[in-house]
Amino acid sequence: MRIYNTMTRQKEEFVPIEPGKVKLYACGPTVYNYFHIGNARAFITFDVVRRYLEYRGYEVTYVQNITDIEDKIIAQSIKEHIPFTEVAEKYTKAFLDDVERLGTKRPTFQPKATEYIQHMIDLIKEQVDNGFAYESGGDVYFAVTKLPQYGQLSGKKIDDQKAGARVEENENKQHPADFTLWKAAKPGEPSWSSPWGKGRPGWHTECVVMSRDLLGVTFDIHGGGTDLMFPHHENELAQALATTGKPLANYWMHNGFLNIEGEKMSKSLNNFFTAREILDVYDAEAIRFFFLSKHYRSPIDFNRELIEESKTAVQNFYTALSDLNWLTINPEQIELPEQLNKYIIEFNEAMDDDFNSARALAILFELVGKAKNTTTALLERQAAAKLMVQLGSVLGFFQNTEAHLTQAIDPEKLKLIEALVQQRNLARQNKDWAASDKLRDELIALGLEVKDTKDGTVWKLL
RNA sequence: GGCGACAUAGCCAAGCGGUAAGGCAGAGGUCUGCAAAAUCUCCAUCUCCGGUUCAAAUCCGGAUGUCGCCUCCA
Repeated sequence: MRIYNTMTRQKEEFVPIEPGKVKLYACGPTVYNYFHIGNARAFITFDVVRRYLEYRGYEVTYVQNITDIEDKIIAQSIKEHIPFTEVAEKYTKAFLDDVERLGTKRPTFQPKATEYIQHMIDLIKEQVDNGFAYESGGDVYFAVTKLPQYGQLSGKKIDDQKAGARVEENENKQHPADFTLWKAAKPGEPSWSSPWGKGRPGWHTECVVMSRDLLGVTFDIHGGGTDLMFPHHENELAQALATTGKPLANYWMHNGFLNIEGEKMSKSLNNFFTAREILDVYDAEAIRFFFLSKHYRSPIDFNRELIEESKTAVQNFYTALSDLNWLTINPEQIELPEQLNKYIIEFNEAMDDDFNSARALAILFELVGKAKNTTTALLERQAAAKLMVQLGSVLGFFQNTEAHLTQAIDPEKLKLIEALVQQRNLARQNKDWAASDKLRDELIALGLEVKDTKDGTVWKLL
């Protein structure tokens, strides 16, 4: 299995620290608002990474942090006139709800920043003691110039930054690129006691202490959105190096950004969509398909037509299952013939190559074709469907097949439909095609698909 | 100013030196009373210009274009 490692800018053979086990950390949300469709991409990306590693037989420990104390949360608490803890609770719950609707598997651990305050203070203290951090005006900063490797991950040199980039002006800092480890509390702000007075930890410290606590000093994979590479991940790495001298993680994975109709998503452009808004309109698997149809590292452009296309594409899976009356079958009794092995091999090859989900989806469609092919034996079709479900599940599809295949239809409508079908059958028997066609139009107007097969008329909701 | 990514059919998208996967949309044949579904068939030489090579979408150089990061951000 090969993974593109941001640290080395190339695909590398994946070798876990401990054979058979993978320790994975991916940055979770700051719970100050509902998360947006771009966040959803990151969650789905690492959900698939995790699922695939498990499918490949690894025991995966997956940690996703929840940042429940941060400047934006404080700002939101002022805006909503409620304590910051209520803001955090409200949006943590929303996060967990939405992420479940997206169909992501619950991480092994979802630690909260506020549960790790003491750990963070300890880590900051360690850095001060080691001479990598300094206290200034109640704040504590990390001195980037003390760490020669600083910039290693993002490929940035401290001195290059000064030329054109805007760097926050702060008299307390020794160097403009120094970042905050501990922030002194202003009156009224939530705070914790520390050797440097009352304040709160900076964001970059929490991932270091949580990962160390739950995964160990160096773990296997650290993931997140590409924008987190700098400064967030760079600053995490710096703190790990400053305290242990060892790298934080062996592989760094970064998912690409999502744009909205070619433009960066932002509130000012009024093209900002929360995941729950999208989930209210589109099926979670259509959204998943949309993301997985492109490689996770590429930028992706979100627009309605593409989601519609994805929706149609996913329907193919379920049409195949529906045609086979999948819910009446016990898949365990279907044996996979050897001819299907090549699809498994191709699927694994695709996913082994830095999680090439777009290629993996193509294999699913080859299986759809086999499952739908009415010119072949039923058992062959069922076997293809079984494999499609198996491999699709690795990508997070088919989590709720029953709901997708069961048509919720209200009894009144059902009666009407059945009556119309009955009338139409009569008309067809009498070869009254005009009446038959008219009745079919009525059925189609009800949102149905109508097929006349050898065994009679079949209909289903679209 | 620094760093980086990308450019493949109407749209989305794989491909990473050996002659263009897949999805959506579209066209035609079979089947059907007609449809639908199914099935068969068709639909690109890879932004441009040079170079390396027996061979390039794939490597190198250049041009053009698009996008991202350097500031909170998935």
